[in-house]
Amino acid sequence: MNRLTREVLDFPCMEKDTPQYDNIRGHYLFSGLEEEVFDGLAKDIAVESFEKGEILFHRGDVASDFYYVETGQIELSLISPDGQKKIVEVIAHGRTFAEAIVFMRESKFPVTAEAISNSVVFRIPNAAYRNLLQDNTNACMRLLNDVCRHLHQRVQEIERLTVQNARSRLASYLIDHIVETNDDEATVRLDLPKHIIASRLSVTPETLSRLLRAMTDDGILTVDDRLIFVHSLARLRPYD
Amino acid sequence: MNRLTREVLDFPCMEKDTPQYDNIRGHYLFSGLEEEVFDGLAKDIAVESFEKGEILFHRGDVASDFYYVETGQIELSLISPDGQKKIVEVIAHGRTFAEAIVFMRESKFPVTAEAISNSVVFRIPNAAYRNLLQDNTNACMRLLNDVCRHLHQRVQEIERLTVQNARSRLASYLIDHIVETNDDEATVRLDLPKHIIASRLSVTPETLSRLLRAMTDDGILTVDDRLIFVHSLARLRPYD
DNA sequence: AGCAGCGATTGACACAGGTCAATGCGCGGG
DNA sequence: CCCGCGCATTGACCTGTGTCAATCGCTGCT
Repeated sequence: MNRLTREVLDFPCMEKDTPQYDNIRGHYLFSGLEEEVFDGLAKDIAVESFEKGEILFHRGDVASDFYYVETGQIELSLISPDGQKKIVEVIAHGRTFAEAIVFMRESKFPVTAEAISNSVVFRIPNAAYRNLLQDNTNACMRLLNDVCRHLHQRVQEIERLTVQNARSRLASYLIDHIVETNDDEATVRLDLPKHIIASRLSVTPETLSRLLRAMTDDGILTVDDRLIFVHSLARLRPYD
Repeated sequence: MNRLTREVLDFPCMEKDTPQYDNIRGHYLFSGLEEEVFDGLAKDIAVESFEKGEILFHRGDVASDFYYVETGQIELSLISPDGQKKIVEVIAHGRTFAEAIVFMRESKFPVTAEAISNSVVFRIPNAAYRNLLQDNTNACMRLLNDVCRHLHQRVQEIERLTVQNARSRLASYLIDHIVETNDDEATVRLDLPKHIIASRLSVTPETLSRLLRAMTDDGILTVDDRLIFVHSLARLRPYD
């Protein structure tokens, strides 16, 4: 455990005028709030650290808080009765998650959250945030916009899972993760371990490996560890 | 086109003190509104009829309104480039749809809407509803709750598509549509044509047919046209 | 240096579910 | 009454993707 983590564990509540404070303050779910309103909320925000592999919460747990990721990466997953896991999303620095159940009656987490690298998160009590929205339509609208965007993403995910095959889903993923593009070529950086990417795409690691192999053999791309060079977007796109 | 349809086409705006007015007034997205506020909104609500097979809007169309279904059934679907269709949901009497994009920046419909039986719908302008939420946190909260529930449903759908197989999905569907249950037995009424159910479950009609056959052969259930008698919920559930 | 362990790759094989095609069946229209 | 059409069923076959198992190569620890 490094020095920073040690510190936050010793001071589990948000402090004003720290870099952390400014970070979350800049998030669009909070940036619209009056300074003193946010300060009031900050008192209730807990800072927590998780080591790689630790579980933040399980699917079905009662949801009384939502989270902001300060450092690290958190995976949100579904687990079937027979132990199969499907990673729905991976949340990295500067993003919130589970904010969508702030307003649910049935306030159970629909997914399990696990740290896939050492992480620091801020835990925001639903009730506190909800109270503060009571007389702030502006913040309400922001949250609505946020949740609707999530919903749209989930619909797109359903589309990928149903009307697209594994190859198409991989193509979409690659195109979404282009770091640099140049005419018909592009560079993609894989920011996650391959087995996690595989699960996000709802395929096995073996299948992902074979797909990349097939695309390499077809001359569409070249794989160099975590870097992928796409030689022909035109030939990749038809599967998008 | 029957007489009722004729009439609503002739009077395309909502009239107070009609059964239609009371119906939509009772919907939870509107029931919380002050009477005069709702009356103001009602002026902007258009009444429209669609014959079976008609399209209300295509995926990608600019979304300036959302809908309430007065009579009939509307299917929401995704269509892949190569023409494959996946029905995401079927909306029947008394429910709204597309209300989730009221607050989206990118206000394009993420799905295509088609009437699968002759239908009457009310079209509510997003802008009008949005204005009215400006100073009504209560209504805001209701919408938030609504959208969050949708989101949760979509997550569950993703779960079904990934960690469950076709047989499990069918079992879930049957259990969700039980009309009467008695100890270990149950009666299920299929409210939709089989090919629509198949698409909702993301299988082909052939597969659905075979699954029902297999379950019949296993003595788990009996199919009598649109009525299904489940003889052993205990043997159906393991796939749930 | 050597070993343990995890992630990635590859091959052989299995199987769920899709595709294609033929047949049956019920219903509405001429 | 019969014809045609859309929905459902059934069979034969195919294929994408999962499963199982072996191997390889890192990385980090002792």
